[in-house]
Amino acid sequence: MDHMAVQTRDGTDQRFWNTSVSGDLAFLLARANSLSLAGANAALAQEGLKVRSYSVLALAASDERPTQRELSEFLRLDPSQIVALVDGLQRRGWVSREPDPQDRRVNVVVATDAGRAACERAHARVTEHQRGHFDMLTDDERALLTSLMRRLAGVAE
Amino acid sequence: MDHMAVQTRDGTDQRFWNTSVSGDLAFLLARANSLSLAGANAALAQEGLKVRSYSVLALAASDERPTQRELSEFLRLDPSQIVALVDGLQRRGWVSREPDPQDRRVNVVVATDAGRAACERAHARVTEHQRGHFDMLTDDERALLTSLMRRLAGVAE
DNA sequence: CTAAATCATTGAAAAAGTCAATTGTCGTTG
DNA sequence: CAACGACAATTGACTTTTTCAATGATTTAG
Repeated sequence: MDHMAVQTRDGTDQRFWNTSVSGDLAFLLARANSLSLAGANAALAQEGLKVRSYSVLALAASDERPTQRELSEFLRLDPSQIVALVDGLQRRGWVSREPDPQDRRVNVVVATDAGRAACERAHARVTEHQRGHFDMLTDDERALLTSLMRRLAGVAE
Repeated sequence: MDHMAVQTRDGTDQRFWNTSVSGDLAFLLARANSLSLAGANAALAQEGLKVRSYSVLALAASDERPTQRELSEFLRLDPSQIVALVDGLQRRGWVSREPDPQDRRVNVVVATDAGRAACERAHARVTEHQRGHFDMLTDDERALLTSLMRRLAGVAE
């Protein structure tokens, strides 16, 4: 789990926040992401998932019927990694590969009922666990941050 | 009968941004960080650095005289990774390990003159790149985002 | 003085990322 | 139709990154 023996009087790492990195948006982004990712992975571990596999499962549980190629592009992962992730989820009976009758090269990855249930449990866990991470912000701040992040993340408006 | 949602071979991942992930701050954070990281690494590659090694170099070039242990905690990296990073920088003559006379177990990592020069060049490169990356935001938005990110990154106020 | 704890280091194992080659299928063109 | 190039999924090889346990040197506590 997380060990946080960091606070203490003079704050060991407090003094590093005065260096050039602390004003660096990319560095802050990296650190915030690292914390968020660690928390999410810890929460998802209870359901036997990680952020990667959860992302695939969540997309498979949507109505969008993603192909593996689309998952690869959207998640910015190598196609071979999608194979491994889908294999793992399929082994647990959470997703299935549906051949597309219109193009038999492609597999559509769809969540099973068990997969949807697992996805909901995982979603509950991850939102619960990250409430603690993001509730230092007010609702307004969070909404604003989300909109800013959408632009940085390259979401088409 | 036949749904025509599948032939979006051009707009590709557009439709996935309507799924639950798009409202997920952690997911947006991961995506934004991934883009920012890739850009920063590309910029730093011109100086033979990556974000990891640049972070170590920048901290070594500060006045804070970090120990390897402190670098490990602040950068959230395993101590063994710090060893490898410092090895690499030391091999190029950019940092040196100074034994602490008060505690001979610890090494203080300090930048050499050449290291400081390299750090400045790298800093120029990375800020130049980030100007391009973050200029989709106004100055106000960027300042606001930085302040929000500082809180998310766990910077003590 | 002894015992426990800490720092840097090493090495090994697991996970993640990259890349080229293969197979089956599609679309097009001669 | 048959052949060709393009594409989706898969496999395998390979490199890098991450994670963890063990060690030697040193400090701190008892």
